[in-house]
Amino acid sequence: MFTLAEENYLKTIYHLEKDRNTGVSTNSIAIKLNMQPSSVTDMVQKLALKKALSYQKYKGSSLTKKGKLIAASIIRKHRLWEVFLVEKLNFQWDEVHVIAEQLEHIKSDELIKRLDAYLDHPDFDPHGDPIPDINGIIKPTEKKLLLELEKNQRGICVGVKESSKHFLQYLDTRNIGIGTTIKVINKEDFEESMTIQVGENQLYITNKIANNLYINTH
Amino acid sequence: MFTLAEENYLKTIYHLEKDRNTGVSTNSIAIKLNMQPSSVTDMVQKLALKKALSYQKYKGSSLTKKGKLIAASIIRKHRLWEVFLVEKLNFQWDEVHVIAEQLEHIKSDELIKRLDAYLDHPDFDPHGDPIPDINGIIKPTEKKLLLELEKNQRGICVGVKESSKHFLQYLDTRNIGIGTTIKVINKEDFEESMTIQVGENQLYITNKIANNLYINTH
DNA sequence: CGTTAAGTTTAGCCAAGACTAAAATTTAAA
DNA sequence: TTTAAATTTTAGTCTTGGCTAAACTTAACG
Repeated sequence: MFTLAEENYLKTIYHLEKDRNTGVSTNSIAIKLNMQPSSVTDMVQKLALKKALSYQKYKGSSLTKKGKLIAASIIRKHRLWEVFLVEKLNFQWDEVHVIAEQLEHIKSDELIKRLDAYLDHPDFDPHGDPIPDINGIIKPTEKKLLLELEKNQRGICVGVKESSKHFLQYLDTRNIGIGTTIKVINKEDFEESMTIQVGENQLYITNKIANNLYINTH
Repeated sequence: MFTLAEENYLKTIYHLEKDRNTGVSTNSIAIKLNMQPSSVTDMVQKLALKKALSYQKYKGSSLTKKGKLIAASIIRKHRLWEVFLVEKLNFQWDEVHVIAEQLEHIKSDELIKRLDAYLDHPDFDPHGDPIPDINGIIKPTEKKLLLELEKNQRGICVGVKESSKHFLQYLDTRNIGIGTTIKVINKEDFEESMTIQVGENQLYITNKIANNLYINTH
């Protein structure tokens, strides 16, 4: 069994490992968790003993199959609870993350099984992130960054890369959400900003925004 | 702010204080929490410093207004989650306690506010126990033990005194639940056992059962 | 290719919350 | 009312999961 602290480490390492495909550095974990590197060293050594990750001094950490499964199950729980909070309790999508960070540690397989069924087996959370299945498998989805679309291409917003409260609220005020159809009207290649069509309105967005919206062009 | 361990102490002391109206003994807390008395002494001294209870060496502990409010809010959360688990996720009433013991510590006033509304502001949990309101107030209800009913009296089952898994499962197999109408057919005053009518069937029950069922005779 | 900077680990410390063993107090019994 | 038993507290220890400071590796630059 894993403690709350251990679960948080595993989840963090899982997310870090997804991007870079090398071992995850002690420092990067420390930064994500807002902790001192020395604390991280202690914990990854402990997790290595528990066979949740492999670790070599000065070489970073990498989750084992076991560690990945645990991390994926926590992420599964997190995202299912987020769906519950938004769909059933009518929270806004920018309010649910903090609460889900607590709920994800509730231990009951039966609870999650029933919650999943109650929510009708959702595939994505309210931010468009995929929900791992019970075996930790995430269905691969074809999605591009809005940035990558060409002039006159259109697609449906299926997710956000960064889900900070500020960014989500920015999107809300512009009426952009999961499922919104977006069309590229014009692209300034130099600075990578663009003008897009959202519903009736045309909207100028910076490269920072375009770089954080996932679009499915099918 | 109170830690998980502190919250569990406050909840336990609240329940103990409800019955006996003297200060709660260190030993009784230790027994309820399955801990050593010395651990309890440490903690109640800490809780006294935090003004959640008043404590005098060798004299036991008694919750302050502040302590009572916190305890009641945890019990409120516990019971609301139990309603959720039974009503929405279709758990049996004997399966929900352990899960609710975890959920009761999730910290978010907004979450509980919305959960309460989502469940349509229930007054009782699935075992018939009253749900404290947001100010920690529990509506007084008139209910008797089945044991206290006379021959030919009838009433509605509104709760159970003890809610062990075994007892709840016993009731399930006899089709007795919250809302069930029960009529006393015969009473053996000597041993305090009785024959009762439940739906179509007559049923012989021991004094142990009759002493653990709450009935509203109106 | 050596020196310095950045990253990492070790060693030692701390608080929370549990424990055991022993001392102190209260209660109950003789 | 004195003594024995039960309860409670104190003192000291342990584990978890943090921390700082110092030592050690690795990487990177001139």
